[in-house]
Amino acid sequence: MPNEPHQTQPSKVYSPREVERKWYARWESAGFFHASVQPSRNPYTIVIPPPNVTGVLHMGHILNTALQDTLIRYKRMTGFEACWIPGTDHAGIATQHVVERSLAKEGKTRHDLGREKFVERVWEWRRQYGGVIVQQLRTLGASCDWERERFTMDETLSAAVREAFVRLYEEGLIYRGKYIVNWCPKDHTAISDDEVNHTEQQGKLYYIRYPLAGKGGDFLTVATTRPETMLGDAAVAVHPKDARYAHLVGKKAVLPLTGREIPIIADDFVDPAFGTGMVKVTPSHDPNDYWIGQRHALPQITIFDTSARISENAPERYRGMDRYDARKAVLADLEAEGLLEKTADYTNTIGRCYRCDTVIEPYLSDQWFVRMAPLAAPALEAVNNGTIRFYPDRWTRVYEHWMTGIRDWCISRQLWWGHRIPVWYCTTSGSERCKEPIVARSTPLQCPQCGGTSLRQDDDVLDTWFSSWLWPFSVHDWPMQEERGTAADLGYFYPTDTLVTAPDIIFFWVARMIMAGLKFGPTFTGSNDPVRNIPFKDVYFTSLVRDEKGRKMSKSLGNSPEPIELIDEYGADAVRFTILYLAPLGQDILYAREKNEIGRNFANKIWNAGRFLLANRDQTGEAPKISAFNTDHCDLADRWILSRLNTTLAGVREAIAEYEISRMTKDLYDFLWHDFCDWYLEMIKSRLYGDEPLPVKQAVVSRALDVFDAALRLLHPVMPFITEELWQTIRTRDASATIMREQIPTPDPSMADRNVERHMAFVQNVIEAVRQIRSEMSIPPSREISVIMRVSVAHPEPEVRKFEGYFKRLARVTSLSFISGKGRPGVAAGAVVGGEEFFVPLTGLIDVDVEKKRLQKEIDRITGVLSGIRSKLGNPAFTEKAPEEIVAREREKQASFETNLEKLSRNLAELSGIGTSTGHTS
RNA sequence: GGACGCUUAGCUCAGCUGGUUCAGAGCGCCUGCCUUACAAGCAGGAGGUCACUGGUUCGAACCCAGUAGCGUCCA
Repeated sequence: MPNEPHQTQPSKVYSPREVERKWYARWESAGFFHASVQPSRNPYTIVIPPPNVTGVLHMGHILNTALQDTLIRYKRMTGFEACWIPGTDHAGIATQHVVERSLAKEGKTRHDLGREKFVERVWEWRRQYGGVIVQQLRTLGASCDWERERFTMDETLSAAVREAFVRLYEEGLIYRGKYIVNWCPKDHTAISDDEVNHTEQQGKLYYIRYPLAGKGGDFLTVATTRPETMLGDAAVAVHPKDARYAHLVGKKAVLPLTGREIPIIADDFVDPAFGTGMVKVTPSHDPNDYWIGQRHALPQITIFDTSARISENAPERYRGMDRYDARKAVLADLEAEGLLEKTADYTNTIGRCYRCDTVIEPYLSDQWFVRMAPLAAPALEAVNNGTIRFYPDRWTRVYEHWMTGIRDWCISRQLWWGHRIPVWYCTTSGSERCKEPIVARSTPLQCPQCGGTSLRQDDDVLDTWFSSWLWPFSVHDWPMQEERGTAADLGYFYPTDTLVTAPDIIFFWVARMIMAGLKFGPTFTGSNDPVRNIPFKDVYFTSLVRDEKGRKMSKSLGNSPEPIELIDEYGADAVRFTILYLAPLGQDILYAREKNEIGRNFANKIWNAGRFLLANRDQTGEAPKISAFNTDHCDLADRWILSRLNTTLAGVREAIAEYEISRMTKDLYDFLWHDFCDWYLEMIKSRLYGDEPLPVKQAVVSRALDVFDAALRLLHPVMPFITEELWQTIRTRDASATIMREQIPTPDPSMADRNVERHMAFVQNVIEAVRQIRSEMSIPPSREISVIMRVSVAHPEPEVRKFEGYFKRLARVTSLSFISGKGRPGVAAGAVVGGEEFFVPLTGLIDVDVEKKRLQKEIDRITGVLSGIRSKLGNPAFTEKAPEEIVAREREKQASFETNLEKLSRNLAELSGIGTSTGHTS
């Protein structure tokens, strides 16, 4: 079979695998994902939060990608030039780890290779494995503009990093200095404050005695959680107002184990209530002590090396010990000298490296920083004044809180993989004027001061986020947009419209992108207006995906389903639908793989609706189309489904505008499953399978296809594959046609019809009441029943006759007849719907006692509701204060319930007259 | 310690601006059905003091205050 086999009969069960593979390949090769500058259309742009190049798809990506793709596809189908720019992030530490691990298998370290060779090796790794995650995004159906794919280490994106660095440096917003930073002793690099995870742990508080200098036997006691750092102590501090110790200030203590004399100082920072009210001060190994040290000009004694082992600045006996061994040794020695006064339990928080979970060490070292306050001010303003909006809104306050207390950003990392800091030092001469670092966009050839050619580049690389924060415009090649010919794209697609991301990177990334947009935007927008320069207008903060026990999904717990397996088992459409259905805006979602049955079953339902329509189309044919919706030979069901479709169109539009994607999926689900399949398709069967003339049947089929067609388009953004497959199948399309480039219909008020909806409700209620009688009376479906209705002014006989076919098919009623006056048709079950009384006569079948109980139950229910209404209306406060419409509505309700009650009671009384032993179930 | 969020049926969640036969859906459970699109389905049913306490209001699942439990972020 060289060609695709002609599908004669689609299978009963939808199998997504081939359908999905087929359509994605066609879409991509046809260039349907590509967007370009279209002056006649408004752009709608999203930049993907670039996943780590080492990453594999996890549940967070599934949610995030499903959301972005839904937005992009919806916008693409509603008149926008929708552009979704994909890419990956070079992920400094993570990627370096991965490659180091692979080296380790060869028994090598990166130092064996040297920096240059190692970086080559990383690139090699990236070429080989770096495409995994973007392939996985394709599997999910992501309609990214792959022609625009970027990598944060690409040449232009690297140029962006240097440009940003140089500009900030020249403005004095980047500086280098020796400060306490968060040091990861395993990765041998500084990390920023945000990259530290704080966790509580059960620790100890040690009370240590420091002898006073000169005085035999006198000592003071300090309390600390980290006794080993005492080797680097530079002082003991007390609070200036602490009367207990005032006499000691200015004296000296002898630091045990080292014999060094250290001063006793007074500083506001000391909490007199903590421990003894005396603290040891270690400027090199504690951020607070660092600042005390600055204030009192204390020496900085660094007693750890970069692996957190005791260095040569400590007494010889401890050198080379790691920090935990050193703690034991120090404690043992203090104990031996009788200087360990006591030990108490103490809960404290420790910071861990977000990458490797190693306990971080506050460490004094030379690092590069970005001055944040000047950048933060306008970025805060843009969010506070609504130029940028957060969804859900409450994140605004979190953002505000952080931005107002923001600290400078440590951007240097002691890694090999990343953007090398564009700073060089002259090594030609040691002269004073050559000490200034040379900061340049491209590698300088000589020292601008002395002209010497011996230059050394700074060893450090930049924090990965230092490239990520430029992403919304670096993807358009800033600052090289002119030479790359992408200036028009940058002008058209920037600012982006929506950013979809997880709230845990609000500080790492979201806030910094806003700063970068406002800072660098003027260089390419030519405007100082924040509205032009912000990187995005809306930020959607996604849910956190948890397991069914509410735990965060994580690799170490192994509680996350493998997304690719999920897609394989359930289909991408089902996985997408399910997660969107489960993810309300701003709430975490509890996820378990079986939940994907929601999406799978829904896909299957739609599939079978399609099969049904297809079979009828082939059998009956279709009436020629005259407008968007065929309106020939319309009856109640037709007008109703059009009205419902219109409501759904409006609901989806509204939901998506508010980013309530979960509500959108629920609207679609309810419309397609319940309105369309359960009611509408069932109802048109009575005409399709009846004696209607062919043109009527053809009009019915044609209209049903119109509605289905519209519903498929509306559903396409959520379930792209199955909707394309069905859309292509239900009607003949051009070879180049695709649902993803079709338009979603706009809501049309002329389609809405309250009257029709009311009539339909009556029909539905009658059908449900009959079904209920059937079920409660245990009348099998095979058993024929008839319905006798008491006609009234509200629903005269000819009116109700029109619905006869529906009653017959949907409630399996064989005959419908009418009575007037007060009589009743002997032994019969009865019900009242919308004030209308009807009976199901079942002489010989019905158990009168059962029916009496059934009636009584309904009477009790209505009596209850009525008494509520009556007491409401009997309350003058209500009738006086409540709005008139509400009161009128209550009166209507009262009247209608009273008639119902009256009819049911009479029915019950008459039934009792007939006696209790008449009927038996046959 | 501070900020924010959540608590509705056995489970997962809807419930918009306080008022519609307001207490809903899906799953699970019970009953009956292979009714010519679908058993991954159809029809019917049981099941909830809307966390607790108080307040505002003619009227509260919904607004306010407090309490408890859970969760997240920050210090």
